[in-house]
Amino acid sequence: MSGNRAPRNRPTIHDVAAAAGVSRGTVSRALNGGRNVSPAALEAVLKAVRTTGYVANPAARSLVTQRAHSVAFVLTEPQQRLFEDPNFSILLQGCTQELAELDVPVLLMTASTEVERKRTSRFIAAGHVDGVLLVSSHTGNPLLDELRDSGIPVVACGKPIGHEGQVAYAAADDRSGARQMVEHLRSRGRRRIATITGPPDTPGGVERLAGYRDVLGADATADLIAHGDYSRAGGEAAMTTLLDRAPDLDAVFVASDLMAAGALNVLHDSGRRVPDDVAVGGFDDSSIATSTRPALTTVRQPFQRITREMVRLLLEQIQGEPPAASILPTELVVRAST
Amino acid sequence: MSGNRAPRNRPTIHDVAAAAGVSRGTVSRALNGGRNVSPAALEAVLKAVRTTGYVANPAARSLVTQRAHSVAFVLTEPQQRLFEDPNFSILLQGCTQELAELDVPVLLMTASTEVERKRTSRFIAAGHVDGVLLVSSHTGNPLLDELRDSGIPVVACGKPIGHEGQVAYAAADDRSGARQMVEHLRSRGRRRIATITGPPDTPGGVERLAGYRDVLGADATADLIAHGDYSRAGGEAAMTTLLDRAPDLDAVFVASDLMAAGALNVLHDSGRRVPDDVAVGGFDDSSIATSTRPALTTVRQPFQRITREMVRLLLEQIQGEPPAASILPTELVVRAST
DNA sequence: ACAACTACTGTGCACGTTCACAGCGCGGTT
DNA sequence: AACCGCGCTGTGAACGTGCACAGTAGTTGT
Repeated sequence: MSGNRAPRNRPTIHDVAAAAGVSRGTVSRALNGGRNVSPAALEAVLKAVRTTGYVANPAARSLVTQRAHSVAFVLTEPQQRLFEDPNFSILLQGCTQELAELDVPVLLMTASTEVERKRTSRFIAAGHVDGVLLVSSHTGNPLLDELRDSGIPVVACGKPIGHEGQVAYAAADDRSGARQMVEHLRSRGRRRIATITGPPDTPGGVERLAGYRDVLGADATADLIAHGDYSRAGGEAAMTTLLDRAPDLDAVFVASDLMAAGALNVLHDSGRRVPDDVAVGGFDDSSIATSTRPALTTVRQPFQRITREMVRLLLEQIQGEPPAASILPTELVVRAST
Repeated sequence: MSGNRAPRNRPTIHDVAAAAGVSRGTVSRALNGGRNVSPAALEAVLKAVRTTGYVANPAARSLVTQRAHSVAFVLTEPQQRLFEDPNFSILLQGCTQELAELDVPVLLMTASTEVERKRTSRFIAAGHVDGVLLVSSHTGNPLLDELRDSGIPVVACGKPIGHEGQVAYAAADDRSGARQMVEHLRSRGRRRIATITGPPDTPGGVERLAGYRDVLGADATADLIAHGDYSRAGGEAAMTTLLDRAPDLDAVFVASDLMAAGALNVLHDSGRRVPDDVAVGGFDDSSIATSTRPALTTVRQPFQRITREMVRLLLEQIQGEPPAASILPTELVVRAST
C-alpha cells in the first residue's frame, strides 16, 4: 500500500532519557505536569528535549491515555451553506481559535447526506475524537441520536429541538432578540410589520417568530408571516410573497441577515425605498449586514461568546460533568435600514 | 487531569478473534485487504465484527503504521478572510469532501499570527498529520520553509512564489484568465481599461496584472493601476483612487470578486452606471458574483478541479512520489456588468 | 515416495507512551 | 534501633494494532 518508508529517525522518549541520564518515567513526569521531579533532573530533561528535538508521539500517547486530544466540528447542513452563510464560517473559526489555544485541533466533518452521516458517525464512534461540536439547525437528523447513544460528549449550537435537557447547547436568546427588533420597529412608528421566518424545524425559526408574536399579539396576522430557509434566494421568494399578500406593509423583520439581503433586493426592484417606505430588520449581524445598501439594522448574535461557551461546555463534559446549556443575550444594532 | 475514567468496554481485535474462533492475525488480515483468508474465516470475522460492534482503534493503528491517516488544512491568512472571502470556504469545503470519501479527516489549523504559526508548526512536526494543504497567498511566510525542512508532504494552493519546483501546488492559470477578461473588455469597445490588482506578494496579484499588461501593452499606464488587498474595503479604496486619477476610465478589471463588489459600490455612489458608463470584470466567480447588482462578469476559477488536484498531489507525495504542480484553465463567465 | 509449492493460520514482537508500583536515601518520630 | 513518611527515581506492564515469521495441511510435480 505504501512506498518504501523512510527510516524513522524521530527521537523517542528513550533517546531523551538517555541524553538526560535519567529514565523514561522521569522524562514523562518532567514533561507532563512536572510533579515529583528534582530541579536538576527537570533541567537535564528540558535540555535533552531541546538538543534531540523530541516531540511526543501523539498516537502512542492517545493509545495509553484513551484520549484523542481532538474534537470534531460537524456540520449537518447542506454544504453550500458553509460558504454562502457567513454564520457557519464564524462559528467554525471561533471554535477553532478557541480550541487551538488549548492545543486541541478541530476535525471538520460534514453530515449532510446519508452517506456522509454514516461515515461521520462511524468515524466518531471509532474514538477518533473526544467530543463533538454539532452545528445543525434542522431537527430530525438521526446523527444527534447516534452520537448520544455512543456516549460521546456533544455540544449543539442552538437549542436542539426535541433534545432539550439531554444535550448540551449554547445559543443566543432568539426570542428576546426578536422582541427587541420588533419593538424597535414599532418605536419607529411602523404599524404593518411583517416577518420572514426561518424554517419551522429550526430553533431560530420557532423562537424568533415567537418573539415577533410576543410583541404584535393579534396584529401578527397570517398574511404578514412568510417562511424562508435562511438562504438569500429564500429571502427573495418570501419577500415577493409578502408584497403580494400585504402590499401595504411598512416594515419587515427578517430572521437572518442573508435572507434580509435577498429581501432588500426584492424591495428595491419593486420600487420601494428602504427605510422610507419599508423598514427592514435582520438577525445575526453577520458580515453581510454592513455591505448591503442601505446597511442593515440587525440583532447581533454574540458569536464569540457562543463559541467560547460551546468549547467550555464540551470540555466540561469531556471532564465528566453532565451536559448543560448556555443562553446568551443579544444586542440590537441600529443602522440605516430602519 | 481527567476525571474517573469509564471502564472501557470497547471491543478490541481480541474480542473479535475470540468470537470468530480465529486468531488476531486472521482478523487483521480479514479487515485489511483480506488476502490469504479463507471464505469461512472471512465470514466468521465479519459476523463477529457485526455482533461485537468492533471498530479499530485509530491510535493503535497509527502507532504501528506510522501514519496518522489525516491531513491538515492550514490557513496563513488573517482569520477574518476565512469568513469574508468565500474562496477560502470553497477550498476548505472542497478538500474536506474530497478527502472524506477516502476516509481521511481534515484538521483545520490557522497560522496567521506568530504564536499560531509556531503552534501549528510544532503540531505538524509531532506527526499528527500525514500531509498539509497550505492555503497561503502571501509569500514570505516562514511556515512553508519550516514544513519543507520537516520533510512532510505539502501542497500549496496557488503558485508558491520563491518555492517553485520545490513545493507541489495546484493553481488556476491566472495570467491567461486575466488576458481572457481584458480581451473581453476590449471586445466590448472599452479603451480606458483600469485594473485593481491583488497584493504584489501574492501569485494572483502578480500573474493577473501580468495578463492585463499582456493585452494592453503600452496602454497600461500607471494611473490605471491600483493595488488592493483582496478585501471588500480594499476594493472600495482602490476604486476611489482610480476614479480620482483617471475619471475618464470606461472599464475596470478587478482581481477578485470581493474587491469588485466594493468597486461596484463606489462606482454607484459616484453616479456612474454599470455597465453603461463603466464595465466591471471580476475574478473567481465566487458566490458574490451573482448577488451583486448588476451581476458580475468574472473569470471562473475551477475550484473543484483545484481541490481535487490538491488532494491528488498530496496523496501522491504521501505515497512517496516527488512534488508536482498542476495548472488549470479558467473560464470567462459573462454576466450583466460588462 | 519425497520434495516443493500453495493457501491459510497462529504467535511473538514492536510501535512509544503513561501509569502503578516498588525501591531508595534521608530526616524525624516513637 | 526500629519505624514511618516524604521526595524522588527506575522498572515492568499495559494500551491495541499490524507485520514478519514460522508452522500446518493439502496439493502438485518429479
